[in-house]
Amino acid sequence: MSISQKCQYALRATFELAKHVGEGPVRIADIAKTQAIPIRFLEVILNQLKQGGFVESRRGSTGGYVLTHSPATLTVGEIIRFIEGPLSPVQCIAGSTGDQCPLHGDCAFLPMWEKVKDALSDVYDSTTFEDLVEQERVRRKEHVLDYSI
Amino acid sequence: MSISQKCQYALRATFELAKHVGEGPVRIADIAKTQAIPIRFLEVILNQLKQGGFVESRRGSTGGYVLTHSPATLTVGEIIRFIEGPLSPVQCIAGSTGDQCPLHGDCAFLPMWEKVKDALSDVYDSTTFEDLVEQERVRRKEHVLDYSI
DNA sequence: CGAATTGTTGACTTAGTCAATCAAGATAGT
DNA sequence: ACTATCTTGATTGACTAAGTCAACAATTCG
Repeated sequence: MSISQKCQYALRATFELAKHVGEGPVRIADIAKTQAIPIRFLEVILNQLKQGGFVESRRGSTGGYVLTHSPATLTVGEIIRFIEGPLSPVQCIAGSTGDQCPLHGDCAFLPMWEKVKDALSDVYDSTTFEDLVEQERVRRKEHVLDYSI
Repeated sequence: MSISQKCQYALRATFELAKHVGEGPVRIADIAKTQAIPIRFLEVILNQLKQGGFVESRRGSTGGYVLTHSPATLTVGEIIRFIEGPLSPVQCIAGSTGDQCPLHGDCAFLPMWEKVKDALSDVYDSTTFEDLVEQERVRRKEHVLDYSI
């Protein structure tokens, strides 16, 4: 039901990189500050994202992190699945792990869990980081207008 | 994202009571056996469900637990919310807890979390225990047919 | 009544995960 | 060479979930 803090950090970090796509590497410290993420923890997370091929790093004084995918095709679902595993609300559905469930697939709730999983996929896999960046841009614009009135 | 083991037990226990509605109290031991729930833990859970007014208990040699609501109106969502709290995927949305989020509501992901929450509600609040009992009945019938062929 | 059966209660234990931190090292730019 | 940056693995502390236990109270039925 809930997304771990780590995963939320990973999403926010990816989002921050998406915002600066095409502008060269973004420093860990900058991401940490803008997105309010503990810097040490962010190091761990970015490293994990690198293992997964979502980001690349450049060392040295002009170093930092860069998104490897286009924000237009990268979805929230991909990041969540990478950090958290399958989107299933319960273990039984997660993988074909041979049902360690003592009810042997004779569980009345299975169809419902499937429906939930599909509903989650619908939302997460249809949200790209480009969408998010665009949405924020619109919101900021409205904000400015609010102040100027 | 995931439903706790405890909550799954609570759902299965409620489901078991729904199956035997109108037949008098069901013993803890029977629920535990049929639904493969550790009996000591089930005691804790049933007690909690009783505090919430979902079940009633009767002591003595013919004692056991009875559902207080009609399975036709009792939804999975009610049980989940009672055991787990709000259906939000993240804390920020859970309650109006004054946003301890350091981004002060300026988070690009908020609309998505809302969508997820709504999607979850859609599924969980539209599934009644009568539905589940009925579905199982249908499935068992098919099973019998399978064997007789 | 009284013995057996059942639920009641709250404290307790255990195990595992999450979040975060630290420090020493490697690399690239200037 | 120097400095800013990323790299890596080990480690910690806190917290929560899951499960357990034992003494107790109420009810039923012979």
